[in-house]
Amino acid sequence: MTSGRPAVPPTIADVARAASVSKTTASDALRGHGRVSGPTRRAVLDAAARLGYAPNRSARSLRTSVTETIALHIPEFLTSAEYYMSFVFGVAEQAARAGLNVTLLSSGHLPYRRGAVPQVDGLVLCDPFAEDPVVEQLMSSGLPVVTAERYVGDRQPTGVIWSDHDASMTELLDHLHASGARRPAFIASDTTGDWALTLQRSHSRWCAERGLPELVSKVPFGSTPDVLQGAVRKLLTEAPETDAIVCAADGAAAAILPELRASGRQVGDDLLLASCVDSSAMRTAEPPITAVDLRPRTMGAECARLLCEILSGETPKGTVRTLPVDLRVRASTKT
Amino acid sequence: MTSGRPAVPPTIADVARAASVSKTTASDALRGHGRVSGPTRRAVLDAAARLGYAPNRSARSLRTSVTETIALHIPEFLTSAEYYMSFVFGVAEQAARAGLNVTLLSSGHLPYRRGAVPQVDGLVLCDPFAEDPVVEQLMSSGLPVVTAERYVGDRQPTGVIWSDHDASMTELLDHLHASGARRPAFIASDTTGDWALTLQRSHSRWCAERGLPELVSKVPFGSTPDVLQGAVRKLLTEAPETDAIVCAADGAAAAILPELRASGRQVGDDLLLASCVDSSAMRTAEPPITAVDLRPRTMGAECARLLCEILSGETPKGTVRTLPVDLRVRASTKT
DNA sequence: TAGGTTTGCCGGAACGTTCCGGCAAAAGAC
DNA sequence: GTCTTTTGCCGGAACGTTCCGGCAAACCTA
Repeated sequence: MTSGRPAVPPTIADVARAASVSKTTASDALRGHGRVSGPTRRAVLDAAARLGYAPNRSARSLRTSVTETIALHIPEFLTSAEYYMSFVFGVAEQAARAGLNVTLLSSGHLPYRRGAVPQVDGLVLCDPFAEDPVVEQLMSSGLPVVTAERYVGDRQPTGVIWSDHDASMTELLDHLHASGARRPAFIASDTTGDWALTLQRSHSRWCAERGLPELVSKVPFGSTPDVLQGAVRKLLTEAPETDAIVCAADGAAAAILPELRASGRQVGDDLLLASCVDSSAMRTAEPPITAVDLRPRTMGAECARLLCEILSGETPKGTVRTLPVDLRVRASTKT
Repeated sequence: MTSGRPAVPPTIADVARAASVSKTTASDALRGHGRVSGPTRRAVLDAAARLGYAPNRSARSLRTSVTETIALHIPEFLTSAEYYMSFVFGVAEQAARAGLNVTLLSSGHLPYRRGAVPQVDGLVLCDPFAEDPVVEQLMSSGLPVVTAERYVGDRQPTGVIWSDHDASMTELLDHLHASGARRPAFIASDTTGDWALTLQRSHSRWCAERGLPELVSKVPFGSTPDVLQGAVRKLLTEAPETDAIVCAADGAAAAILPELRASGRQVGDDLLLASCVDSSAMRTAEPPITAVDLRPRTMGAECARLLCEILSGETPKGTVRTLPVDLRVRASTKT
């Protein structure tokens, strides 16, 4: 049935026997720990390679209480599939590089039985918000936690990678202004993560600084195109002077294009359009839509990297780093 | 530092002591294995709950050689982010329901050192194709493997969930035909997974049956919009009689919309357009694009479920199941 | 009452690893 | 030459769990 590989994998005892040394010496040679002479070490390494030895992770973890595994939590918003998928790959790649396994968690999981938080060495939380009970539980697990984006809650994560969305929103609005927009509206997301909140504050401040009325329409995060289009229709009727629209949610800007077209506006001409999240939908839209590239893959990788560093002790707990984002200017805001 | 939860979690010995029984009895009571009287069992369960006992997975796995973990492999095509992300959530949810952990693998990982395939009880491979060295290695790991879509290779997976893409492609082409299309072209994907190959064969057969010329343009799977648009331009110049286009790759149909518009064709009118993969881009495109809903989330869940069943022995190895897909007819093919 | 069976519980070994402490032999110091 | 240090290796305990086999006590049967 199981061809090729032997049914029962070799243990370190097998390696030791093959190299005519003790278990201890074999282990030392493999781990590079004790005092082992050159020839002996080579003999052990050779035997291990010949037998195809791979240490039993359970045994190792039982002994050392190190699991070599990190858990990754992603909120379950399939609307941001592209962002999260890239993020996941970033984490996976970086973790693999450090020899760590990645275990998947999602908010879809029922809250864990008390204490039954998966046995891992640390956690990466993607864009956590305080209302999520799973997030809350994970935050208070006592394990090292690195979050992508800041966590708004009393408990502080062990490490944070965040992007300056205030700066990028300001840059975006300035860009719209430079392209002639005088009444930029904001289709906000109603989530309570730091990202969404920062964007709203930033837009609000920007408007205030210029003495402009604050045109905001808040929609649920996972809204369907209908809902978004309805919000836009309402916005354009109530504030027909609107000459630019910024969408928070991933994909929303593309989703409202038909509605804008139907309203007789020329996107990129008498109405500018931009998105706070870049994605393939923004690139392939007609016209292509200016968007903020959040660089999710790098974000994921940096989170994993920071967690590894904290686990190995080379970086102190409480470290906070920023990840620069990129404004991708496209036809939808070029005049 | 770690508030709340005790630094060192309770072991079964602690539970046994608290319930004034032996380790063995405690274990039996918790697992429901040996012969334990009602009162004793209740005492143990109570003590365990009071102490917040959770079994150490490493110890358990060392003893039983069951890891309670499955690995999930996804090919690294970020173009299909939405499909894969849904799939991943499907697997994660179903696995969580069965009390299993999910460990993430991707083709980005370097091939594992011989024998160092992660220690898990089984594998789910999403849309595997034979050229992927990681897939090959996982297939020959001796572990139970369930694949989403059939695996084209000599070795057979332990379980398979697949969709009848031949039938769905035929249905799609028939639908186009019924909507008036007489010269449907196919923008194929150059991947060698079963899905892509089946679609090509299906289109080819359909054309042959009607004595139609086979209009096919093969593009690399992760193609950028430019490449896709170039392919379409070439297609429409060389075969201007084309009156319908079916795109294989996720998102491609939306990506070529601008080019179709630029060519002066009216999508949904004198040119029908459809996609073999549904996604939000299809729903929000203008006009909305007819697409095959592959139901990735259900696919993921079914893969995990089958793997669980095979692991528990309640379903025999070699089981093959099909998952029906849905044709979503939208404006791009309604006449 | 004597024999047999069932019930309820437990001792202790085993899973594969790491690592503490020990101990000869070799090397160095004088 | 003896005394000290270093080197190279090893025995065995420990991590937390499961489960085999054993053994009294309680319960039947007649």
